[in-house]
Amino acid sequence: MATTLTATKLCKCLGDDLRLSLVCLMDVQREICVCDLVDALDAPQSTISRHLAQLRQCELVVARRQGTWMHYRLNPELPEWALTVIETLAEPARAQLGLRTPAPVCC
Amino acid sequence: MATTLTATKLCKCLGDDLRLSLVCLMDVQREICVCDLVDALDAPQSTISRHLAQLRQCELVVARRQGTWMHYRLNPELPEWALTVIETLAEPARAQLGLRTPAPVCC
DNA sequence: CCAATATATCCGTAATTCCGAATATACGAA
DNA sequence: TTCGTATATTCGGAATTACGGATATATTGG
Repeated sequence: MATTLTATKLCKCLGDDLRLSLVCLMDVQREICVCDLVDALDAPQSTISRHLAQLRQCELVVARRQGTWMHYRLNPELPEWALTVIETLAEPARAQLGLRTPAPVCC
Repeated sequence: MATTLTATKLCKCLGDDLRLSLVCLMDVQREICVCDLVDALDAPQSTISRHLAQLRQCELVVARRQGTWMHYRLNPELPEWALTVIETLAEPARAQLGLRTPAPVCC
């Protein structure tokens, strides 16, 4: 059930520490797989997966399966404005959330 | 209790149709008073006021009293990135929310 | 001081969102 | 087929947020 991305929806997605972290990580790494995300954010796998599902449903991110792994990245067809918002938030978010760019562990 | 504006907090504020509308209206009109906001968004006054309080507490907006009226506007000391986000969202938000620039009624 | 207007806050309730353990599913390898 | 790994989904309960009528507060004018 793909719904259009609205400004409100985008903000709702980004208005949560965990989801914002996910999006930030995907913004630096072009692609990142779930295990790395779980590892980087150390939250239970089910929690990460649930939030990823939400981001997917808002069409903020897309997933690519490679064997057992799922690789996530920002939706390349994101509207201009959405991408601008994400890029603008990336830095302050990184600072706020204490994100260090994680070295790819698996894959 | 003034707290610092974080990326997450900004997004939480903007992740609600009514609050996003309020912010958009303040983005075009330099200043706008509560009665105009109530009028433009037709929601109960208590609802508008509650959301305004939330925006104030996040330091997204500031209020100036003039007699019985309260004039709201975007906090002029907003960090660069926050302002950029707001300006970037303004157009798509306006479209999404069906906001027409309201003619000042009172004041 | 009193009335009227504009706005803010309270408060009980409804709605939404979030959590994480448990479970299900998908895939590759043996 | 069966096992092991990676990921997704389910589900019940906790926590947060939203709502709006009622009420409180602030200010101006008389």
